[in-house]
Amino acid sequence: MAAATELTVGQVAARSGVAVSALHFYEARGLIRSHRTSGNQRRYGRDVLRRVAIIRIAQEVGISLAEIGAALESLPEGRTPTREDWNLLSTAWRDQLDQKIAQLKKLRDGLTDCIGCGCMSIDKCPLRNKEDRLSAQGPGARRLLVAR
Amino acid sequence: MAAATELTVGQVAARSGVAVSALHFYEARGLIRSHRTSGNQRRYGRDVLRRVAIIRIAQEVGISLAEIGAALESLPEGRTPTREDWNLLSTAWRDQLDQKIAQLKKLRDGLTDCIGCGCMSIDKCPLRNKEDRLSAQGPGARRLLVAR
DNA sequence: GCTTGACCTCAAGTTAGGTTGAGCTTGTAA
DNA sequence: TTACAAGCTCAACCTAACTTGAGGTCAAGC
Repeated sequence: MAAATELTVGQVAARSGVAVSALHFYEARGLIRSHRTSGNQRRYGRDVLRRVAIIRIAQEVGISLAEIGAALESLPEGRTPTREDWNLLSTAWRDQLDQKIAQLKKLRDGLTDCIGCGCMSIDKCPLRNKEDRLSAQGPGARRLLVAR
Repeated sequence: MAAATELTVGQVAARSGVAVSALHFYEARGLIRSHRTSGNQRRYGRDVLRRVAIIRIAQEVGISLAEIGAALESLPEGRTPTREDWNLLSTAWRDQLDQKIAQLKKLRDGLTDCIGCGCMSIDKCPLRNKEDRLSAQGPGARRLLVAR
């Protein structure tokens, strides 16, 4: 192919470091878009690279694909993020990351306090009590306890 | 039942805040043990509460059940952790937690640097480059990157 | 002795984020 | 023109950590 602006799925995979199957998957989830050649093959604009990059970064931060999709959708016209948009998205995601870090720190401090105290005594341990409160929030498929 | 030392699965569930089905599950995975009544019902010693507490805490820290199981197994005689054992386990797990926190911090700092820089340019962004390195570590179901 | 609630087992379903494979079509380089 | 790499679709599989359901048993109060 010529060095046109169009990229095949294999090229996007190579340049983004994401497997072809994952790209198919993202497309099925509506996270990226492509158009097809007459032969039904996918062709991507260069902007897809930025989009994929954003997706991967957000994933690393711990954002689910569903949330990432929603965030991208919510942009005016569902456009590929401009610098401005990226500013907003990344700020929001950084804040989530901050929260997650804070949560883990709290957990670590609790753990630190408990080390050596033999405090697994059912009623007094702060870690355990946290646990109890969670379970008291009702039954049903409790999702993962840690920010994700 | 009398106020004996023995607990039914329902009682353990109530006191530990873990669903009965989860207790069955832990038992199938070898994380906890029980003996059976003549009527084939499970009965637990009180130590199971401590064991379950440890399991949940470790899970919160982001340790998988498999790893938790291995850690418990590795204790002499596969016994329920004494204060001493708990000391060791929790210290190790806290260190893992520390690492995870450090990792997230690095990610956050990268994100912070990138906010507003519009740096999603394919070749220069530090976040993106990290990405590349990760994906270069081979295929296969890459596990979640973030502390779960 | 009957009803009710707690238990039992085993199989199948769930969610997330993909991967793998089969079977078939396209595209391109020699 | 012929071969082979790349693409396509769709379904099935994978892991983790459980939950849900079906079908059947046990125990205890009235």
